[in-house]
Amino acid sequence: MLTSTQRQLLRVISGSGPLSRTDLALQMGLSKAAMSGLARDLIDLGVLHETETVYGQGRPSVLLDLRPECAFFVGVSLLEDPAPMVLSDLNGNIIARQTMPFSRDPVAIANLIKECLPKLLDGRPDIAEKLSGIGIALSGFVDEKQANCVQSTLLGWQDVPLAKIVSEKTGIETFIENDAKAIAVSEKLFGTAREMQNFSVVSLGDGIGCAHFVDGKLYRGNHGGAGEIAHCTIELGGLPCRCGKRGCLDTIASMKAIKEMSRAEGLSCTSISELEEVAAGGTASAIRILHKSGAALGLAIAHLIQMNDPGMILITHVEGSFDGLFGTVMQQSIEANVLPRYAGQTPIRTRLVDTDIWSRGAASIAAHNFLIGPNLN
Amino acid sequence: MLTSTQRQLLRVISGSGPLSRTDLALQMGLSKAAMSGLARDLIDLGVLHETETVYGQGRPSVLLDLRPECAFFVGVSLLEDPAPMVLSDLNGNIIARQTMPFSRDPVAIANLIKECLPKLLDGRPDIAEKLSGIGIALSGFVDEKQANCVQSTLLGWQDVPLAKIVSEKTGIETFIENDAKAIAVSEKLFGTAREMQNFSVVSLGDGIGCAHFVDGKLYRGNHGGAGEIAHCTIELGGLPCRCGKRGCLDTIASMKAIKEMSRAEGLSCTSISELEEVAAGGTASAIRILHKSGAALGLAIAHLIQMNDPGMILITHVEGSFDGLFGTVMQQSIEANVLPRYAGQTPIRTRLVDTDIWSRGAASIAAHNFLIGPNLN
DNA sequence: ACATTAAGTTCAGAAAGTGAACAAATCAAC
DNA sequence: GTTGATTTGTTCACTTTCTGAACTTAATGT
Repeated sequence: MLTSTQRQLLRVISGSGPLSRTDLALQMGLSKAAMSGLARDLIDLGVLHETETVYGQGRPSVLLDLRPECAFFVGVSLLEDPAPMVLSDLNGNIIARQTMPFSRDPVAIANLIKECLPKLLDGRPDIAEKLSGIGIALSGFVDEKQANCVQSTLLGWQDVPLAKIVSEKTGIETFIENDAKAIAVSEKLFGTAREMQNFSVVSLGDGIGCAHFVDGKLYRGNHGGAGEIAHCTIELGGLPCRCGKRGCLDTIASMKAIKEMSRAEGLSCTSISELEEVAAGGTASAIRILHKSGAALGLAIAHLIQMNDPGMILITHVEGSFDGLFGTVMQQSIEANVLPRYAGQTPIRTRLVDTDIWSRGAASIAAHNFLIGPNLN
Repeated sequence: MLTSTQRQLLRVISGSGPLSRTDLALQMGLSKAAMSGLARDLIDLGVLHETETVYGQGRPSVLLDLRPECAFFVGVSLLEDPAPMVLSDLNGNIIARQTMPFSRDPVAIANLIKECLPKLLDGRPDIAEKLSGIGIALSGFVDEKQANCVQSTLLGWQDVPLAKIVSEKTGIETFIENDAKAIAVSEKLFGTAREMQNFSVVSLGDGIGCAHFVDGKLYRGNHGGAGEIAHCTIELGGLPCRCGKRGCLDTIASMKAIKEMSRAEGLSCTSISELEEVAAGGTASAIRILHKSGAALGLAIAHLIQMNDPGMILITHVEGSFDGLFGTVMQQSIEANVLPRYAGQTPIRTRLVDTDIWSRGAASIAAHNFLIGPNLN
């Protein structure tokens, strides 16, 4: 087990990349003397290693970085059928992949994970030994201990202590997390948001997810519901939503809604890129749909910017959904609906989802708990 | 100067109210032994004192609380003309009041504060000695050091280092803060949000302000713009706003907007309570205005709840503005536009603004810096 | 009166951090 | 080249802070 000072050091390196002992001491508010011993201990433990040597005036500084192979993590996505499962190192590199059958039964899930583990770790006893945690991503609300699923419509769950069930079955510490929040953590640890203290992730898929990092920490909200942007009312008296309200963003800008609208308009498009193609051909109904949904998403994101002033918004999306009209309208809608003096001040980055996004996000939850630990103070 | 452990203790007491040494030790993750010395030091320093004795089984526990008279703070509001100025203790109790002429010139403001200080402290050398900070509340954007006003339309400022100017003139540590954020801090330290880790304040006045507390800390946003709810677009293509956009919440639900709308409708109402009266008499236009603005404010607050899931929303408002139609419609609009399963889960509290609200808020900024200190780690 | 219970104190020792002096490794200048 | 300047990183004696265990204190309950 690591001390809180050691954890703080890992957190700093994870957020800033490789640093010299002197820089680390400075950033952590410690003396060089304290840093010296701290670094030695963590190097001996195999968590840190010396990487590059930087030459300047005076004695060159030796950069310290995390040893990605000092700990490994398993990530499971309960968002797809079959459920993907990956083995990842501390840098988010994926070492191995498996899939397991999808199930809604917590105990069955635990059993499936247990059965799949040996396949994932096949022939790598060194890795098996350093397996430090399992992360599970799912659609639904998760408590702040990342242990219980408070509610999940997709899985039909209510207060399911999945983390405990899985960790008891496998003997490995397990954490669960909401899908969008898992992506946010993954981007903070492994992705483009490493050095960012405040940012939000909007995940655009069949549904729309969202998660916030505030002051370098995932913000979960008082009931775990922070980031429920999908059910902001965008169109008063709009279409009925699965949540019970009307005109939620989810009914206008989710992939599901877009597909439904195009079906209602008599278009035979099954993906957004097809719709973009039809729109490029000049079909008015396709253009109308893309306009409406792009503008709605942009408006919701503008609200988010106005409310929270994040340092960045990262939109994860599927192939082809952002190169055309939809993306353009959304961008314009954001710019038009934030304070003019802030327009363009919040970088909007987009990221194509790959097949590993959810399972890697799940693994990042376990990695996050390894690096940062349960209690941040 | 206090150590970081001492500050942590003050923070815990400030957030939870009086606690026994044993409880404090538990909450801070320290041993009873460490707590014993810590408490003795702070009592000797005059910061803590023993209050109630609680009897149970075993030796009774002695509750420790902050000594409100261990430090005093001055708060100045640059939101009113003339500018109110108060002297407050660590509990937010107001010891003395003064007013000073309003000015937009930073140096003149510093001089006015310096001149007014002796009047506030008149005949109380004991308090003068313990004066620990000056807080200034203003309308505009403030940097994260609470030292510089980045921009203020009302004051016509751009990058004004007001805190430094005032502290150099008066010799007392000075901090500035945005008006809504100052109210949020005041509510966290002195008011109804003491034990709340996540909450938002919406201040309803001529303009609409908003501020968020996240994980027990004021969240300022990446450019200091968190909480700019007033310029969320609520009505696409609505009335032009002073910010340059159209249909901002500010153009529909601020007191200024409501007064303007009633003027446009030929009503001679100069306050919201008059408008409520006319509406109660059955005048359609008055009812329409109150409906529209109440619904807009409710929708914006619903967005806030959906995005951030705060533990509470506190609305500060002026006399008469919340007892009638406006308040009712707003409440309904909130309930109708949040996820049905969350409806009613976020307490909406309202608080009548008194004449001291801004100046007390300003003083709370100084108190906050005394209690929590500049760096939270 | 006496056992039980829990709060708070004391004290020796462990743990973590500091400051100052020093060793090490380079650049720059003559 | 040699020398001096410069900066990194280490060592070591010392201080500060915290812990664990034993102890004292002040109540309740029987």
